Amino acid sequence: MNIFDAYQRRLAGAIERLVAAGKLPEGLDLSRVVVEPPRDPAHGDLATNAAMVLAKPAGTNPRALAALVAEELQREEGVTAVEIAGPGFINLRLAPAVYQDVLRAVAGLGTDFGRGAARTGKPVNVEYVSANPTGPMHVGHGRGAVFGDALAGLLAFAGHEVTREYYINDAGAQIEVLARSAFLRYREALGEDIGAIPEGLYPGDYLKPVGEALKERHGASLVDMDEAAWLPIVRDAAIDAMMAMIRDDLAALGVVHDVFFSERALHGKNGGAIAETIASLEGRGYVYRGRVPPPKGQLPEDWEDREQLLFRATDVGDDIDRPLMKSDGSYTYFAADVAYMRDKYERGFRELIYVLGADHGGYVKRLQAVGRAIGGEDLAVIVLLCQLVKLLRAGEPVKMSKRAGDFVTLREVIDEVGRDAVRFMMLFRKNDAPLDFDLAKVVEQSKDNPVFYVQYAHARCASVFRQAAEAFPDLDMNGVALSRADLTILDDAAEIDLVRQIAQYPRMIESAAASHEPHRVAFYLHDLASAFHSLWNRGKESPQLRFVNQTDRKSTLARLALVHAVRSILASGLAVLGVAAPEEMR
RNA sequence: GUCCCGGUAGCUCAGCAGGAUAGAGCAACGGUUUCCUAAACCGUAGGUCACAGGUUCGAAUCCUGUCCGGGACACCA
Repeated sequence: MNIFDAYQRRLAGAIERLVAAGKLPEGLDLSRVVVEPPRDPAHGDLATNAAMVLAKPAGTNPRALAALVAEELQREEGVTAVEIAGPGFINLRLAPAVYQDVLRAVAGLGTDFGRGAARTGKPVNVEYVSANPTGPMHVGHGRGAVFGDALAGLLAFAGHEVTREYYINDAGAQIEVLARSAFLRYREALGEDIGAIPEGLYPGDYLKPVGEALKERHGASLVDMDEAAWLPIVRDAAIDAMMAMIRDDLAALGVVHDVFFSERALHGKNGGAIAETIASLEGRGYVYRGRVPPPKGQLPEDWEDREQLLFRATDVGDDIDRPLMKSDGSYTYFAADVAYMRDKYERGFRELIYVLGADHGGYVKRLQAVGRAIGGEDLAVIVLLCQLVKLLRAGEPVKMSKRAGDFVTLREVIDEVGRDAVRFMMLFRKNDAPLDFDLAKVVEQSKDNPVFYVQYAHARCASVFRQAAEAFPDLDMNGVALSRADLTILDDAAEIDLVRQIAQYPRMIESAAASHEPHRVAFYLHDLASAFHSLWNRGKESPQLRFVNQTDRKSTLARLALVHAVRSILASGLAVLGVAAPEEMR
């Protein structure tokens, strides 16, 4: 139940009637007409720009058109007043019954209030995290993980069919480096003194258990083999161990994926899916042999100008054509990416969302170019970048030396402050703005800590219900009973304001999903919590506004309907973000 | 050199597909308060939305250019 949509439809109906009556021309484009909450509550409950947008095509002026439309809207159910204001806004005031209906709808639907109708036919693929399986994840990965996960949850709640996917970069040179690093740890496990880890290998301790496990399984038998023989064994063991660690960390964050897709699976025999994809693109003129211009700025020392296999990316919006094959004859990472995207397309996805770190900004154009080559206008490729996370403790930067694997891992942060704090704080900022994450602040039980503030509002709602149960042991407080309460009692300005915010939840969900911005959910919840806490505080000064009133069963039930609605929406929004909604916070 | 992201109150940030007088929290100032389990609360003040053009009924929002900060820029992943 979205009152903004409902009145938008009524508005469209009113305009149709005016067209039918010959007062407006046919064929008006209503796509820019919106019905929205006015910024200033003094302007009423709903505002529309219809008269200003349609005046020119209708061959009249905004105020005159507004008068026509206003006359029609006046007759609509639930409308108590229509005002024309400013340059031609039409402001509507709604009867209290409209908002009472909203509360009844929430009482009936609970946490399903605001859920979008299922959209069929355009499944969405959200790829996120995709951290290389060469070591533990850091806090930056965590941001992408939480953002992608919450975005997927938001899209699903808004009605989209969503698949959450992780691309495992288990091919290429870095994986061989991983294997050699693990092999060194294996020799170490066998008792050999390996000394310092050589430059270019992964030095972290996290590979020691892999070495131990290899010893357990293979004894000393790998030592005498050629590298060509041991490398696949060690590599597979190392990748499995790294992925197990990553999955474990993701689980600790509450991040889930439906599909883990292996890059190596794309290579296969005779080039596998990659070769097929290149052949397919070649057939359509997207592949040729040629040269790329040297990079601008600093020219790399080992730059070689050579003819190579290229994807004609410039035909589809990219700045330069992109190499598909390396000088050693193997495929580039980019070639695998192309094959992977084609795979997604063939699995039926028509919207592909990539959540990447800001350092991958250079990938946006080429991914979109690939999308056009593969799916044309039929395929939407949306790349969302997450900016850096700066880790602080009480305002001071946490020291992290880049070398020697001496950085704070994501897991350490989760273990210190908890999953909810990590998730909520990372969502309490636009994804494309840098984020300061303060380890001290996020565990504070204070108003300054949004995680606590919002969760506490939910716990406080639950507390009100416990109070009510104590005051009225025989009172039926389920959704049905609440929806039958006499809601006309809720006439205080603060109460009405709270209901107004509740009524905006479905609209907020829809626009947050459409713009791929889960942070809007977090900010909305913070605002709702603020309004609720504020009303709760009013009860101190004005006891008649308290939710639970020992001497007035009727008003208690009405207020419980309001509290129940706040609680449902907090629970719903927090669930979308993957943050717990605690019953109490002792 | 090219591209991407950012620039909004002293600080940290919102600003809802272009809407009416640009908001919140912190800090500052003034007042109130010891509580339906809790974070104290209310109010006041604070702005050339980096800058200059443009688009239109209307721009923080869209377009172009400039300045400042961050990032990316053959083959690597």
